[in-house]
Amino acid sequence: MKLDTKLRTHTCGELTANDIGKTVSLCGWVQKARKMGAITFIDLRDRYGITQLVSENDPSVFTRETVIQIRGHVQERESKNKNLPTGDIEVVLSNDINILNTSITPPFTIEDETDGGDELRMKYRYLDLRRNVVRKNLELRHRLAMETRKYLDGLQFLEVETPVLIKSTPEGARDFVVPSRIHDGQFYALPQSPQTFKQLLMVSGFDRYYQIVKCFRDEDLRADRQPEFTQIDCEMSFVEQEDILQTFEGMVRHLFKTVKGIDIPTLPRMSYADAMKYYGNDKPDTRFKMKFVELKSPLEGGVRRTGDVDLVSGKSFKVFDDAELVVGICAKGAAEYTRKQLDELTDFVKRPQIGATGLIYARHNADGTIKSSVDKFYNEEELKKWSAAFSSQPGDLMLILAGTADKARKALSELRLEMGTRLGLRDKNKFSCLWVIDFPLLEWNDGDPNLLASLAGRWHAKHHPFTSPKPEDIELLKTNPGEVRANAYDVIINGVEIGGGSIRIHNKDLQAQMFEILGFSKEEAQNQFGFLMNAFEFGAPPHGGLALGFDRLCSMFGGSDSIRDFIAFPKNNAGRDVMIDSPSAISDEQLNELHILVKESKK
RNA sequence: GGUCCGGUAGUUCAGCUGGUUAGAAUGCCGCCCUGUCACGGCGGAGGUCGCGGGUUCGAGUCCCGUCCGGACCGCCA
Repeated sequence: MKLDTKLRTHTCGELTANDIGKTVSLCGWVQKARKMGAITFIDLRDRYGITQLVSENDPSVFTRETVIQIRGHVQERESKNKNLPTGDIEVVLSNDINILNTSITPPFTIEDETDGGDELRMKYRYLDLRRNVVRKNLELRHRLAMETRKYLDGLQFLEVETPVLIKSTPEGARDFVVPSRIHDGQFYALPQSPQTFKQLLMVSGFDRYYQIVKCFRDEDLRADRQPEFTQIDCEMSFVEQEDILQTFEGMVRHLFKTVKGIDIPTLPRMSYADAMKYYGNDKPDTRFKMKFVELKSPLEGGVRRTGDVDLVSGKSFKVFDDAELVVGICAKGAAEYTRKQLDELTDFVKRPQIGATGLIYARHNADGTIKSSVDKFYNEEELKKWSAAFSSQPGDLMLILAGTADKARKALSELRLEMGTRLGLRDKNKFSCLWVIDFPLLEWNDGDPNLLASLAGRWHAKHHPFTSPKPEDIELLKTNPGEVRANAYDVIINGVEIGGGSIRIHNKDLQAQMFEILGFSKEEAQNQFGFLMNAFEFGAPPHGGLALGFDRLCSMFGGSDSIRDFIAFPKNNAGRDVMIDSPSAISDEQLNELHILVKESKK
């Protein structure tokens, strides 16, 4: 690291005992000045570190965040600071102090443990970025991008840029749109992903493509969702699902190895069906087990299949008798939970966001007896059967929910994560990765009254409309579309969906059939995706790929739940940039040019 | 579209069932201090309690509305 310039000979993180006696020039920001009578110690900070300066000059120029350039000689410190890489030395200032710029008092302290709240730090993001913590997050992001490029470049992937001003399509998330000035009444859309373009690149013979690329979705935000976000977008030709899984688990392992220094095992694979049955969720957090145990399995078409159980019906407990599914988890060592803690858990599952009507528990006491909240209905012998199903040990707590299969699984999934957190099983420094595979191709939108009538009662693509069905399931497309499995897969790390992809359809007729099932008329399909289907007629190779959420990957590697601290200039909860104050109104002149009429009340 | 939490000094927060002049820490300013590095000591300035309305003898505190921030549900192929 040599940054010799006219203004500085060294950075503030560079000087050590080896440099004692040298005359140096440094540039940086005044972190803090400590006046001790006639002498003053100044911490000078830049991106690389902090170097202590000693001065006998007037200390009043060294106010916080002033930018200075100094000249001085390096000497050994009388009292060393072991917490600082440069702690063995200090720079004695001559009279060459050049004030490059002054600073008013910053609104919060530029320190690791800042006194600034989120809102303020966002408004003054450029100051927040001076802090080590945030800067390190962006350095981590850089490392991940570099290692991604190295890995993919080593496998002959080409990085190709695709356009940002494209065309709006109805499937999927809402599009951000950009009005066209030249074409009155017409709009570009920003890409939700470069999906169709990367498929066209495959038709062009590019074979192995990737791009670290901005994508845009006009949906509500979360801690892990921004309206503009970055994907590692990849596509390969002449591959089957197995090739993609191996290529990209190789990439995930490469990133863990080179960036975190962690060897992770090859990624285990779990079917979507198993993920739902045992974790109630298509993105299970597998850092801990606590798998679902069914006490009463749902009937399939009124039939009980092999392996299904019912340990609860016929004992006059109406909640269980009426339930489609009775399912629970066994929390190791939680039998000592107090009434208050159990009430908290009950309140947790009854929150409107989760929506369970109640929580049944059974304690496996240290003395081997089992005590449940439904002892009125179930005797010791029956509870022993439950215990056997859960493989519970003395000291464990069984938590049981009942209801329709979908709701009970969803609620128990939330409860499982909550118990994982409470029992300390979700260590941010441990990583558990897996593939979830064999997703269903289609989902039935069963006419939710909150949705528009025109959308009700339709199939829609679980992944996206270009996803290929498994060849052995293609016949089912005509008879039982809901049973068709896709050649689609997700990468899950610690319960977070880091990425996903699929083998694509490359046959025009199959693609046309998909659009038909999804409710597109021939004309609509041709209008919106004709370019793709036309391309498929010119020798489209079999292809597939995936995209990884780069921001989420960064926050996962950084041990944070929020992606905002891994984006230099993120948007807030409501999609606003509070620093530049966007979105904002535009002038009537601009609106006129764009042929846009804004409601008077909104101006 | 909905649910929950928050908004008090530059900043982070405390402020009880409504009751005298709204506090602390930190930051800022001044003075003292030659080995500090979370420096220390003494002193000082700093508040429309987000905004609007209501209840009350009296509102930072209770009620209604609204704005802002955060988390979540819906949504995110």
